[in-house]
Amino acid sequence: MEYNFSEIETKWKKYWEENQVYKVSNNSNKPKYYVLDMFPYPSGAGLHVGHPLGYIASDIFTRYKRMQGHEVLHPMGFDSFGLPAEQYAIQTGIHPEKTTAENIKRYRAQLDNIGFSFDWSRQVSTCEPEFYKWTQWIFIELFNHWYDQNRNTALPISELEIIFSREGNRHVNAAQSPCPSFAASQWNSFSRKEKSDLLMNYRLAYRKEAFVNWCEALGTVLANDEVKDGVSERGGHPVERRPMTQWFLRITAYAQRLLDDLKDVDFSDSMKIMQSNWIGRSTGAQVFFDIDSSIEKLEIYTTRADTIFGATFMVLAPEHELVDIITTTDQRKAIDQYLEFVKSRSERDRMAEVKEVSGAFTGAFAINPFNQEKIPIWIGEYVLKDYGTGAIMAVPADDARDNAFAKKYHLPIVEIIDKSMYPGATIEDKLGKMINSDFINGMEVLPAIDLICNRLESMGIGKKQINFKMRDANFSRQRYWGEPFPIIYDNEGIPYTLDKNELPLELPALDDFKPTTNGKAPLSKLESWVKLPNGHTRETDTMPGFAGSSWYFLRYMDPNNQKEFASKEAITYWQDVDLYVGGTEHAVGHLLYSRFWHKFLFDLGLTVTKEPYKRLLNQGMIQGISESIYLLKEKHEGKNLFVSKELIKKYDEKEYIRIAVPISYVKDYGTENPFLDHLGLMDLLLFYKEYSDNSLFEIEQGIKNFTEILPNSQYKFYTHSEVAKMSKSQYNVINPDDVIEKYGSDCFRLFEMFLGPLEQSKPWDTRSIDGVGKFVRRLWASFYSDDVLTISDELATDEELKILHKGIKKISDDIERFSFNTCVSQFMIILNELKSINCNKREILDPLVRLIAPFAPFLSEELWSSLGHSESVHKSRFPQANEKYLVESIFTYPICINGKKRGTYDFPADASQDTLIDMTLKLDFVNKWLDGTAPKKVIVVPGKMVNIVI
RNA sequence: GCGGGUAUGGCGAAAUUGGUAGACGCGCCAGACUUAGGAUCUGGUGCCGUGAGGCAUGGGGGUUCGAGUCCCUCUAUCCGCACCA
Repeated sequence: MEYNFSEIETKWKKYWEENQVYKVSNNSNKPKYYVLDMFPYPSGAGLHVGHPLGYIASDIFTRYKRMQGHEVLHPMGFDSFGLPAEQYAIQTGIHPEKTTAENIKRYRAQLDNIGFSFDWSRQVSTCEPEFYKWTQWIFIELFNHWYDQNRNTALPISELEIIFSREGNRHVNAAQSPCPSFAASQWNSFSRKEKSDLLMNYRLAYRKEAFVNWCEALGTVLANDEVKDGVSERGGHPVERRPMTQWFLRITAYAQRLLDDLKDVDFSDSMKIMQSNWIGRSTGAQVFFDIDSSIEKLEIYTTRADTIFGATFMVLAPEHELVDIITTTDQRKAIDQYLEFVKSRSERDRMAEVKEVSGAFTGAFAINPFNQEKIPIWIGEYVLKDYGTGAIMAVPADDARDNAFAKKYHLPIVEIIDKSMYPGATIEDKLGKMINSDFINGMEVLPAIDLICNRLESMGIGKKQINFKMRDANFSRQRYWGEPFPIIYDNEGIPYTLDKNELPLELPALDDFKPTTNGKAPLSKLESWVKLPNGHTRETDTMPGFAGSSWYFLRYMDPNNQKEFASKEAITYWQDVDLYVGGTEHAVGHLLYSRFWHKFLFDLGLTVTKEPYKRLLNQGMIQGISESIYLLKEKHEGKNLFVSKELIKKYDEKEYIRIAVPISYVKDYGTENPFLDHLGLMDLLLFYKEYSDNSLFEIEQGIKNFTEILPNSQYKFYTHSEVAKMSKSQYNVINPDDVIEKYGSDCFRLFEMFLGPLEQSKPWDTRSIDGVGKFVRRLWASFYSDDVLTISDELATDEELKILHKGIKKISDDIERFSFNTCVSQFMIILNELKSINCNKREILDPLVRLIAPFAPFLSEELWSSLGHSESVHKSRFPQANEKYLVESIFTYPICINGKKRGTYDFPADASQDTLIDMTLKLDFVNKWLDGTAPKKVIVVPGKMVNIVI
């Protein structure tokens, strides 16, 4: 019987399904383990070979853990709400609900094809009401809680109201928006509306007007991390700043904990660094300056209070509230002009011109509290409204941007730190002696900062302060395809939440789901839904894509629970994710948000661990090879002229463009000299119909017309080859289904792992898949030859057992450290060794099949049943290495003289160091080298080498 | 600009704590069986040299009996952040 993988795969897929082999129990007495994949967006493009890389790795680990006796939760679901799904729907004109359902079906089929051990009875999909019911539920909880910074936990808003009614807000230390202070008596006399507005400043889900990233083309606002270089991450549309009233989540309340608890999780260093940079904690001081012409105070934030004597001017963000108040009549015109200029510039312009500074003088002066000097107050784009206090004291001597500003507007520069003692030190090093700085002259920077802060504090005009770069998360989208907010506004416009038993608030059917251009959400078009009989109105924004993904891993624990998002028992059993596998692209978005939600739920006693993920593994990207050809922009004798790769150097870069070519047309693609021959060119012309009739090709032999480039001729048209992302537009997408059809799922899985280390990015090249293909066939051939099962029941020899057990040891070690590529190599080595001694003994093959089962689930299942077992191999035990067979009786020691290898010799493995030295010195070739001189030292590294120093 | 990673044959890559560098696979070369093979099997394959031998882990330097591995430095390349006061 030939190895017929498609028959085998169909058979076992059916068996797994019927016998619920991968069903996971919540009531197991086995130790738990939770392996989670980042669930995919079911986009219309389907999966390419890069997507399953992480899934295969996690599946191997899951199967391995199960075979070691753990109850392993390994679920899969779909992140089906949000922009990508809606964009696809808009492009195709079909309702997102329909396309999403279709895409999920397709993804599911593709995933099933690869033989994963997901417990599909636990599938979640974020766009299903049964799921988003709980997303809305958590949102209501966020709305109904505030964050107490004294007790460092979220507490119910109702408790805050009691505090307010008893003592006002003066003693409340909350994570909050700026808010005037009030006494209990005032609170009690406030109207409902006033109370509601004040409480908004404390809620963890709150509404405020803010400058947001508005994307006209997408018709929605975007979170900061959905914007890259001033354009939307998806689609690359321009994004501008616009003030709008939006929902926000107060993630900043958890900033410190999100930072601190990084030390408890096993993420890569770069991942932790990325997160802490994003959180961006800095310690500094808040300082109040008097203003000469106004009773207002100027509040600034600085990390370098010591440099106050070098502050020769102040800069406010253009949007700062004080700008209007302090601007003098003389300067009014200049300021207005500048504000106009700022307004005209998009976020993109601002980002593009980081090096360029600009600003205008308000005419007002601040007073240095220590020496009463007058410091001019400017405004400038380089100071950000949202960071710190939106105002700085500028120290041109030590800050590059302040320096550029000072030079441009001819403002004085006063040196205040003598760094001559520390050559090469930068300002960040905080080294040097203070000069020109009054009472801190001669002090080192660090104590100077302390002293100034203390003085400011005792003068009552400043205090130490910690700042975070991270902003609260914008949670509103003017979009259709998302979770509706469970929020209603009453006649006074006061928002209140739906009752929890009214959830889910289902997304109403809407035919015209396209975004509007007036800043209102598509749902606003549905008046019958928006307006309630009592005159109240619903919130029409929807939640962003990261809402559902912020907590989905908890739902898998108990996905069909109607009463809670997951039962206490389920959460107590599963606790947290032991291993989370996914790409680095979610470093700061999803991972921070979900850590935040998890911590919030922890504060409410609804989760049992501080962190959701114990360990994070980032798989690399699989890139494609992209082949392209050059086309001159200008026609040659009225025809398109394509130019072979090396001849393009004759032309200027502006004269030609590059066109992607499907790699299947290219011979030797991905090598140094990929080319199109007669057939390839023919395919190409058929593919690009617009070029077919009138194209010329410039090759080494001159300009030829297509018919002149004959079959089997020497004429080669070279293409340009590079490694690029797999994408439709590059025609280099490889669909796993095609690979599986040709080579089988087991082979595909083995090959994906064999490609290289999991964390690394690597290009896909199907051609080298033959290696693992051969291995799979050879493994099959050690069971079956000419249709006959040829297994021997003879007892295995020590030599055979040694091969097996060394392999088991190596493979289990490698799985533990996620080195799956070396596992596959090891399988090949074991098989080669067994082949060379013609071993087909049951005693060896039985554990070998179990060893390979996590990697090749179908083949191993088939071979396992060939060995006469009736239960699934995936329910069997992973083999354990027997130490007895790992011990070598003889070691071949390299023998070195002064570190240079001069020969080898076999010594008994149990020889002592002294015996080894003794034996070494008696060897003929050693004596020849020693030539009568006594060695200074003999170094023996047991099991490694012997080195003689002379 | 700041932060982090990576650099090993023609290619993908091994080398767990410093201990015979290049396992395993692709490709290539030779051979066997074949009417034939893009099937299968066997052997070879880092570079220089007929040879003994020498040289090799991006470049330079250091520590060590011994460095791909540790330290310093330079270069290339990829990723992340980017007016954060």
